[in-house]
Amino acid sequence: MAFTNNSPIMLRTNTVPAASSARPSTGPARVPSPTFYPAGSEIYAQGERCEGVYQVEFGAVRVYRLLADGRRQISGFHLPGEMFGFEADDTHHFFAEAICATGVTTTRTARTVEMSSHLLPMALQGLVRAQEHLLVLGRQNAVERIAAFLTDMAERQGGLRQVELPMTRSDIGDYLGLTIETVSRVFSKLKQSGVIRLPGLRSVEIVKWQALHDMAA
Amino acid sequence: MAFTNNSPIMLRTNTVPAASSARPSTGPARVPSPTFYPAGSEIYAQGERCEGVYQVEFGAVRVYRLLADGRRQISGFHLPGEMFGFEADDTHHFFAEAICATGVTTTRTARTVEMSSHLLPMALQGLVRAQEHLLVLGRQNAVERIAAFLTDMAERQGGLRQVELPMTRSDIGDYLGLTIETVSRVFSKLKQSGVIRLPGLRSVEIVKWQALHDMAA
DNA sequence: CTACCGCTTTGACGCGGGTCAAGGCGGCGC
DNA sequence: GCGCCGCCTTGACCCGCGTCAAAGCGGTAG
Repeated sequence: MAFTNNSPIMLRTNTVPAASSARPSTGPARVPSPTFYPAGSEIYAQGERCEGVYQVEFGAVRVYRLLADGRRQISGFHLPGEMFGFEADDTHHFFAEAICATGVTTTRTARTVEMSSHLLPMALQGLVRAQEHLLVLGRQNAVERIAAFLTDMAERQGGLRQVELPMTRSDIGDYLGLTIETVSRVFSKLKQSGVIRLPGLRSVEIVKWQALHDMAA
Repeated sequence: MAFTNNSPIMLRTNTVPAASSARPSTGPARVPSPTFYPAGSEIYAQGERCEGVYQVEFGAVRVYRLLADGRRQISGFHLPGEMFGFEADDTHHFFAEAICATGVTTTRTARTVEMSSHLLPMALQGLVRAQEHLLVLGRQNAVERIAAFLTDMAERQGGLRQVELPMTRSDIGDYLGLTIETVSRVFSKLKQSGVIRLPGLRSVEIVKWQALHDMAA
């Protein structure tokens, strides 16, 4: 367990992990290796060897898969405090990128029994989250998808009316199975119906919480 | 651990678990409680207390969620040997039903550390499966979805050309985010283009494996 | 054998959201 | 301050899939 700051291997195009701040570990008395990733940089790629699991310190991460023709599906966004990078075997099946300037700590998963008991609850939560997202992608229309997305983001940011969205419209579209134009149109519709306000491009104020929640169906 | 055959609680409309064959445990030296569920009967319901995890002995299971207006999303089918019923807390977030006559063994998950190490790999596999299904629902068209479904079912049945589908067209539609009519039309199209044959309603023969695999993109 | 019933197939039509195209706008570098 | 460039918005059009409707078909009960 003498690994301190094992920089990501197999760097690709825009991967530029920089020096990390060497501050003390958070939570359990393990030795995290905090690494800084600039906006748009790759944290890991599909096919790479999986070295452990990750936790977001600050910033935001998108995890996604690509089809051969470039279609992209973002399986999840990860905000500070959340973990990502779980895999069934020792290979990454997805890509992970920093959405904005992001700090990430890596925990090597030596497959010990005790480690499992820590990881299982996180993995199960991720499983339930993914399965609930299946309902959104399989059976909800554009307005319901956006409403569910905004509700979810708001709750994960402490339930405030003001929600900061680190990701672009394109990211949101690729998460919800919509095009960028449809995302934009739904935002506009919600705005002009008074359900939300858009103080900035990456900022949403939820005016009618109940209405939004009801739309999410 | 003196529970032998704890029959499912909170029976609903068509739930009729019958007597189970009291045959010896399979696999690990735990004490499974094999239970028989007739076609269409409920194994558990959303909101019920979660007692453990389940393994299919024979038959097939569908796990799904419902929206208030009746729209249904099947998050997964489970075939013999596969486990299901993982939850993040002690409450079921989904419904599970036997598709056909099905035998299920229940394993109570006392939250021991050693149990975690057995469960984690299964949970992780389920997570990766769900995330891959997100790509299908979010970004693939009807033909690609059906092709991916048939490929997956074939591989899970040992990679044979002949695939038995225990579920109805309606189930397939609710799994793939399509209507029953679209499912039927795509089956017909694949049949008349010579990619598959349909020896029976619930039986598919894959004639051009490579073509089908390529369609799944 | 026959009749019924639920599942499936097939066709006609409409609509939600994708595609294509043309600006608007805001942030950053110079 | 100014201009550029990438992201966002908005409009017009179109198409894949959903909706609605009407037969087929197969399996089961009697």
